[in-house]
Amino acid sequence: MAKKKGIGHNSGAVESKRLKSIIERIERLEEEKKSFADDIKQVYAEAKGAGFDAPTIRRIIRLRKMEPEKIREQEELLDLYMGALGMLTGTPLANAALEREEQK
Amino acid sequence: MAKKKGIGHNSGAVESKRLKSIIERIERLEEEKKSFADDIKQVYAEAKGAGFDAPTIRRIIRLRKMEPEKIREQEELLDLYMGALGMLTGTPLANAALEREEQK
Amino acid sequence: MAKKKGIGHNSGAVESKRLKSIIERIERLEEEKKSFADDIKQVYAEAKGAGFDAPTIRRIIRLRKMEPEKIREQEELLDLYMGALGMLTGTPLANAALEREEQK
Amino acid sequence: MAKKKGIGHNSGAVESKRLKSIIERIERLEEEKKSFADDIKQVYAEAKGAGFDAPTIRRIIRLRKMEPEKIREQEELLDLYMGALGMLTGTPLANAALEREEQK
DNA sequence: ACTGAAGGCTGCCCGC
DNA sequence: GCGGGCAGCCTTCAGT
Repeated sequence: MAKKKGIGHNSGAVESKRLKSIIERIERLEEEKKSFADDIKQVYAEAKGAGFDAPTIRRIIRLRKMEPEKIREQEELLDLYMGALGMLTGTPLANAALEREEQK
Repeated sequence: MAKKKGIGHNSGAVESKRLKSIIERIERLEEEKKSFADDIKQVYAEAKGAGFDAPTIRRIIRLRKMEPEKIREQEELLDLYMGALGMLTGTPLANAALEREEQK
Repeated sequence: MAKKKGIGHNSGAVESKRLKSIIERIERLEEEKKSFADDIKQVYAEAKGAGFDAPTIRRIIRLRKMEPEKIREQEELLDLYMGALGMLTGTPLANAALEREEQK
Repeated sequence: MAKKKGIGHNSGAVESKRLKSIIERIERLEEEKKSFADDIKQVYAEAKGAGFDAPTIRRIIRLRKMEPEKIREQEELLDLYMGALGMLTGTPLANAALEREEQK
């Protein structure tokens, strides 16, 4: 049977209460969530005011969430593909990669 | 002068502390935010389990955030354009709109 | 066996060509895609210039992509839930819905 | 004066044609756009079949779209901030950065 | 079938 | 005040 998505008759009042509760809980939680989102935004604003670069901060936070092993793998794959494409010349990243290869 | 985004020499330690503080605060706040996001997801799951349709719930929450006047305007524009396109036939929304027009 | 994602030794040149081809093809296709995206944006700009409301146009396009039956279902669910929440009063949508209910 | 978004009386037919044209043009363009999106997806599938890592390919394409100078700046800032946070130890990226610093 | 990522769209914010 | 760029939300798709 297909999932009922309507509200069965005779149980209207009950279901209605349930729905109301669900919606109000979500709204409450979204408010809280938004509050933290606003706080975060504020910290970024402060960072910017102090002369820091927001995109870089975001990137660091992303990196800190990842396992070091994962990061390493990704960088290696990137270097490998970049090398295959002849894109490893002149950039710091490139040079570092070239050096690494030489050591192997 | 271009905005400094680097970290001035001789103030390394100070700036470093500041940066560290900023990043840790953001991480803390993001954790909190995620916690609420997870809660929200859970409520949607509960709603689904109870037979409610999540997309419709989302839509209702969106509508409740909007001013009634805004909603009305949007529905009217939609009806107007639909009418101009000859798309107002057979649907409940359409019929209701046609009736409204007649009364004017 | 784990998926190899590196490039096997001794086949470097071949794989390299293959990778290069893949990337260039994607880039070419993305250019084309972007070109159409830009065109679309331009038409919306023109629409706006002619006094039309872009969000409503988007909504109509979305609706035209959907099967009428799907649309009807969604509207019904919305009405049903709104009714359960006591939100069906005073809005055109609401009134139309109420009328529909009465006819059943 | 507020922007008219409705359709002026007495010009209904004309405006209607215009709206219809706009919508149909957008729909046509979106079809084309989707067609290229599908092609792109297919190339990624082929790449995967050949053993390449899609996320890395995406990353390379992103990098190739950016100006080299921009990339360099970003990497430098990242290294700088990472250094300030004491996160530059053990990773290839880190080591390369440390070496660079020493040379200055 | 569901969960997690990628892309597209929308609303916001900054800079012009 | 407007347009462009950026972040969040939502939807779709691949993976399990």
